Amino acid sequence: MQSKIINKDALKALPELPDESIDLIFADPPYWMRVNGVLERVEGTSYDGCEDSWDNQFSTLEEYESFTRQWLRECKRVLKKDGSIWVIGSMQCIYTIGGIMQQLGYWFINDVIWHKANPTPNFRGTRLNNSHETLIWAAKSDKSRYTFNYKTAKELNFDSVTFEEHKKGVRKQMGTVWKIGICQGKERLKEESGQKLHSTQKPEELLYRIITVSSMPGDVVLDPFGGTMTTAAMAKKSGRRYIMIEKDESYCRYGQERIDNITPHIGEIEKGVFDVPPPKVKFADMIKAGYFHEGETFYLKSNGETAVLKSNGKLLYQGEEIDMHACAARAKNSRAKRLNGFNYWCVKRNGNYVSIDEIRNEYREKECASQKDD
Amino acid sequence: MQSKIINKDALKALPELPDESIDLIFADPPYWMRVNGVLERVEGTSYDGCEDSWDNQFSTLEEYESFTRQWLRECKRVLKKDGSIWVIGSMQCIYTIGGIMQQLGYWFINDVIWHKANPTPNFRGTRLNNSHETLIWAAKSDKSRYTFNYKTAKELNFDSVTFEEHKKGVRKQMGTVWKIGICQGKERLKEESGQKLHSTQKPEELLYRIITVSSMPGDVVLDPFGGTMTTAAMAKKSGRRYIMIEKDESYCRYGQERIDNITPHIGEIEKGVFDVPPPKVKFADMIKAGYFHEGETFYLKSNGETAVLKSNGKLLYQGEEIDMHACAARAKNSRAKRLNGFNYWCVKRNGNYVSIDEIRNEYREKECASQKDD
DNA sequence: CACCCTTTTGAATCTGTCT
DNA sequence: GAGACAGATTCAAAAGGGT
Repeated sequence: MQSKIINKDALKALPELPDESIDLIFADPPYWMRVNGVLERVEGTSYDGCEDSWDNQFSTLEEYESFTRQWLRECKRVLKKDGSIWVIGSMQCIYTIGGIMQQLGYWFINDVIWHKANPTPNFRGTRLNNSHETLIWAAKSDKSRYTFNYKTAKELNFDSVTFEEHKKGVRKQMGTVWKIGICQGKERLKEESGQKLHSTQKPEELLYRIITVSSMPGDVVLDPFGGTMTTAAMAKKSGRRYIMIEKDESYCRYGQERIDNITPHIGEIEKGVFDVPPPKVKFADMIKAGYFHEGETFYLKSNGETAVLKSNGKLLYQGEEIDMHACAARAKNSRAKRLNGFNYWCVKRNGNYVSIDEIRNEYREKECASQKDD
Repeated sequence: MQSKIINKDALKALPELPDESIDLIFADPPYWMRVNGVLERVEGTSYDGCEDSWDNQFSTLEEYESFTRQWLRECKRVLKKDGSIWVIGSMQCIYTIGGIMQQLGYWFINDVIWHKANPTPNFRGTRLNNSHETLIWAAKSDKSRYTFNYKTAKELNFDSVTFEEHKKGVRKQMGTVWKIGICQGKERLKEESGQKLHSTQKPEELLYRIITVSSMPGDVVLDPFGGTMTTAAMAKKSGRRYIMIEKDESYCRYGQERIDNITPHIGEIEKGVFDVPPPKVKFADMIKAGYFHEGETFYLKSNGETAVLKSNGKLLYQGEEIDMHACAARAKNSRAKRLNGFNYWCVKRNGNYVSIDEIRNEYREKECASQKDD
């Protein structure tokens, strides 16, 4: 499918998309803020938060629920079976949305908190300063094998790893609370008048994370409420395709210009190389190819226990023939039934202990070159 | 109403409580996690999260929705018209709960993120490390004048203010993302065997914040799913009354002992003194009492503009008799129609400029002593 | 008592592929 | 679809023990 902007209402455009054609959806639906009139700052300047007719088009909760159910049902239809969807919302709408998603059979992977580094203060002091928005990340069903670039996410995680630690090679699991600043400055699209074009433009960093963590290059990303086209901009930048739906003609115009100015940069993060699994290797094949010899001794790194290799790839340990992984667990006296043997066993080469994982890497480089290029 | 523990099922006990009798509810319902089998750590130990049969009592989403609707409807009934409710949940349940709350007419004040300082990691790398839970804070209706101790919250806010800054007097609005560690160590209740008593005991700090920020001393706090009685413990500690519902007899027993060991500490935070408004003062009364004199000159702090006091409390400025607050705005050339005149006007006393706000404070101390003790 | 090292543990929708 | 089996996967805090 070709990347494109569709200048139509979401409920008109979605039904025209084919079944199971989309890898990833990002949706930033109308929030239904229920604010009327103008909120005034104490100093007298009015606060231009979100007074779009966009957000106030619903007069009852039932209407909003019905609208939500319609677009979410269409999104489920167009999603590939292993595809996933992100929906962003605030307190006013995300619970209604999430409840309906579960009723429709979406399978939640995570909910993610966008913790705003620089939230708008609460001028009235009538409640807690609203400093986050919520994203729901869901698969099409509980059977989905959704894309999650676990190690890429670790590379991108600066929420629980400082820059200094990251430089030194520290990597930790990415969590569900993301601290990201709101969209402002040069990133924020302005009209000729200097007025901001869109009242809730999302930060590029947010979309960049979402796209690189939950899709692969070439994937098709759909955004049914395109707005300023942040999703398309980040999709193009990271080598994904995009389908953007947006009913406002002027958003489409400004957005197209924005996209045209993007130069793709497809590096390691964008390719997801950290998550491309190395070719699988059968232990028996490595023995056949002469990388290990029947009868040679295997040494356990940590405690010096030894075992003897059999021709079928199993190990002889204390008189028993055991699978290498189970044997590692046994010899290490672990409570686990199995450990990854490649992480524990060594052999002797030229008088030095060498990890069998290193030997597997050699084997991969020499024997699996063709597979790697697939 | 007397503080008490009711050893019954929530759906049995709630209907027996009188209408509009509760100031604050904290509810920690079953999350219905839908966990299957045993999750093992690499070392072979099994992760003991929540295998509670209580959590697994539902077989369909409809059943869970029905249960949720029932207890939430009862909670709304027993809540006073200006009362509010907190509900905690995770991704598996909070959207269902929130959606139903809106259908029942609850009015959302905030949703709050409990950002766990030390979350359970994801052992398998299958998704983002789940590092938060969500709380919904809602009023009984959009007409409610719920309790929110705004300044007390500022005192308690260490999420966006460091301890050093706080010591220097820096106070910032409390936000909706709260970083609090999970309950572990000595705080965690254990059985005689040393086993944890309850699989999901909540940290005291979380309940302490909730209670001090959204209730006042003497208020009645209800917890329909009492568990280890953390809510009661923090309610007693901060001088609130409590009604705890818990069907498990052993939780009630251990919980009662826990509560008995609590000594109330009712200091400034617990009393909410930062939020108790000072007695209202009529400007005309201060003139009558001789704190200001007809015809004396009022000076604007910032730019030296002057006005003259009339006996009715208004100011003569550029030939016009204007209300003191509007006059401050006019004299300061502000875009606002009114400013708080007490923050801007000065008079001369013994040759020095003195803020009229200071004089109001003197007046309060001397003339409103009796009111203050109310 | 301070410091260091080891062990334990926490509301979790926690594997993929081939036979 | 069930079962076998190969192989990949964790972080912070508190307690406890040793020096």
